[in-house]
Amino acid sequence: MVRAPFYDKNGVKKGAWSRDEDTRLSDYIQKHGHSNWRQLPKLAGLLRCGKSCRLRWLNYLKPNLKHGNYTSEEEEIIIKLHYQLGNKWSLIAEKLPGRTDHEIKNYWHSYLKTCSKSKNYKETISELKSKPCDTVEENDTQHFVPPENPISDEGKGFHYILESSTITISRETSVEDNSSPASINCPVMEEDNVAPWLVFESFSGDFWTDPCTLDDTSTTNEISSEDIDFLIQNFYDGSYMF
DNA sequence: AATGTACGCAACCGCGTCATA
DNA sequence: ATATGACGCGGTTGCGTACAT
Repeated sequence: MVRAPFYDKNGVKKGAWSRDEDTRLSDYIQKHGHSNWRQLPKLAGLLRCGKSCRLRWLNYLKPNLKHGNYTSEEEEIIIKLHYQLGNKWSLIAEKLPGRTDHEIKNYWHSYLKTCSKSKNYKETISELKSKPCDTVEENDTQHFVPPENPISDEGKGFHYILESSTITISRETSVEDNSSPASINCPVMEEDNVAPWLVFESFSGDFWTDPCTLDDTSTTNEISSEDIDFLIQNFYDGSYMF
């Protein structure tokens, strides 16, 4: 299930941890703490890098960690927080005692696979496709689900990201910058891999997150409350989730 | 029973952020 | 103000197991 142990060219061990290594690491940290991860493996008598030790401790050896089955409450919290925060796994983990960002991230990726295959998901995608975003250039036309509470970008508009792509909705009515045109940028979405909602974040400018900016704009800032209700209803009615 | 495929867990990697010299 | 090192986070990958054919 895990990578087979091996040594890199510097003699640093990689791959699965043995029981003996776990014991050494736990014993050392419980006695001395972990004030310096870089020095820790040397001091603990491990042939690992500090990064690897840190990961092992935080995700598996640290006391009071929960592993395995998620309760329905935990699932609900994860879904809601992901909806609000995006892929901020560490922030989500803060709200789930005993769970780590790493585990939650894994859970979410599994969850995405499940929900992307669900009948309801596909029906919703189909519905979305019947509501094209008509200002987008051909080939770039895709559809999105606006979060219930999009984050305002200092009055300039709102940002949405579909996993690795960005949607920007600017408002002509912006107080600070009412000269900028309203625009919507609809990214390509791989519907089998990505949940069609979420994740707000400022535009970072690289290939994957570059929005396809549009000049024309008269229709772009009009996402009706009915649309939002429709989308949220379809994604949060619970019938497809678990 | 053998083989192929999908899933899930655990580890690694790259990069951003922060502290310090 | 800048350079450097350490840490932390998020994304990706490897591989064992479970399930399907």
